[in-house]
Amino acid sequence: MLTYTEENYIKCIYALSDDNKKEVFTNDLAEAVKTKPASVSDMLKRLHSKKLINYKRYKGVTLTRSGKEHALKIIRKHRLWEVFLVDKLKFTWDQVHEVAEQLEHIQSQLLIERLDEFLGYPAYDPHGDPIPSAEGVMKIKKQILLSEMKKNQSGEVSCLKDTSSSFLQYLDTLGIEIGSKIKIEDIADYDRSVTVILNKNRKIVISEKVSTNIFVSI
Amino acid sequence: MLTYTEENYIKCIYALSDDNKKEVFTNDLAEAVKTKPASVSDMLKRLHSKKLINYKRYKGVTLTRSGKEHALKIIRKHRLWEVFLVDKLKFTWDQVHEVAEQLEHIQSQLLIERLDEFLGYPAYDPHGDPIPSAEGVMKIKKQILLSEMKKNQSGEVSCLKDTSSSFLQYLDTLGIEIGSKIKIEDIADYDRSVTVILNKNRKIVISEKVSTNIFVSI
DNA sequence: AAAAAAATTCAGTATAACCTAAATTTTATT
DNA sequence: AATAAAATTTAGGTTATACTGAATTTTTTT
Repeated sequence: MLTYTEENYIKCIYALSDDNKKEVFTNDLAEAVKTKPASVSDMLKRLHSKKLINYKRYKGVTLTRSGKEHALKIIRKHRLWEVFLVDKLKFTWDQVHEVAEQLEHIQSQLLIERLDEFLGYPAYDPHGDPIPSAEGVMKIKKQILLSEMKKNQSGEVSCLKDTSSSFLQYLDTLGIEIGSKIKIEDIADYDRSVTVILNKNRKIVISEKVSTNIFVSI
Repeated sequence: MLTYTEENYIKCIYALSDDNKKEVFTNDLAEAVKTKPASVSDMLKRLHSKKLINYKRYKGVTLTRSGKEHALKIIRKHRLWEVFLVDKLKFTWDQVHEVAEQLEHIQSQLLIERLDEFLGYPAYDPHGDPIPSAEGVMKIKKQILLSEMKKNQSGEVSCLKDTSSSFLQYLDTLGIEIGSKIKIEDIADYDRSVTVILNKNRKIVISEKVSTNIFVSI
């Protein structure tokens, strides 16, 4: 059984490791869990002794099989709760994160199975991120950045790179949400801004800063 | 902001004090929070310094106004989550408690307001206990023990004194639940067992041990 | 290869929550 | 009122978590 803090570390290591493909370094982890590198070193020793991470001093860490299983369970819970908050309790994108951070630590197998069923076994959370199955498998859609799309190409907004409140709120004002249909009408050479037909009925212009933070499934 | 443990102490003090009408003593509290009296003394000093309890050494404690407000908020959250688990996720009576104990500590005003709305502003939890409003007010029904009812008297099962798993499961086999209609057909002098008409269509016999653990609203 | 910079660890401190054992206070009994 | 019993608190110590600042190790740059 992991403590609240141990779970947060495991989750952050998974997130920073890009699905456990790269080592994660102490300083980056310290920033992610909002603590000091010295505290991280303490914790890494503990996680190592619990066989959750592969750890050689100064060499960065990766998750063991057991560690990755834990990480995926936490992510599963986090994302299911986000679906619940948005679909059932009418939370907006930018309100869910803080609460889901707490709910993801509730310990109950039955609860999460029943919640999954109650929500209709969703495959993606409100940000478009895939929800791992109970066995730790995620469905991944083929997706590219909006900024990488070509003229006349179509797709559907599937996921966001930047999930800050300010970005989410700005997308709201543009009328863009997960699932929005998109077709590229034009790309300006001058500033790489993109003219887009949204849901087949509205024309909007998107700056490069925005287009590099939206993933589209094609 | 209270810690997880402080919240548990406050909740237990409220429960043991009978709506803050009696002092609560260290040994009883130690048993309730499953720790030693010495640890309770430590904690009482902390709660006193945070102005949550009225505390004079050796004299037992009561909650201050602030302490009682905290207690009612926790109880409100606990009972709303119980309604959610039973009504929406199909938990049985005996499965809800452990999970609600965790969920009651989630910190989010918005979450609990929205949950209340989503559940249709319930006044009672699945055990029949009243749910405090956001302002800390509870609706209380006139209720007596089934064992105190007279022959031919009618009522509705409203609340349980014993909430152990074994009791809840036994009630399930009898077909008794919160809201069941009850009419007393006969009371045996010999062992105080009660013959009851359940929901106007079934006749069952209830032992004294069971009848003294069921509250009925009349 | 030496020096500088970056990353990491070590040593010591703080707080929350708990423990045991001993001392103190209150309550009950003679 | 004195004594015994029960309840409670104090004293002193432990463990988990996470902090700061100093020392060490690794990496990068010259």
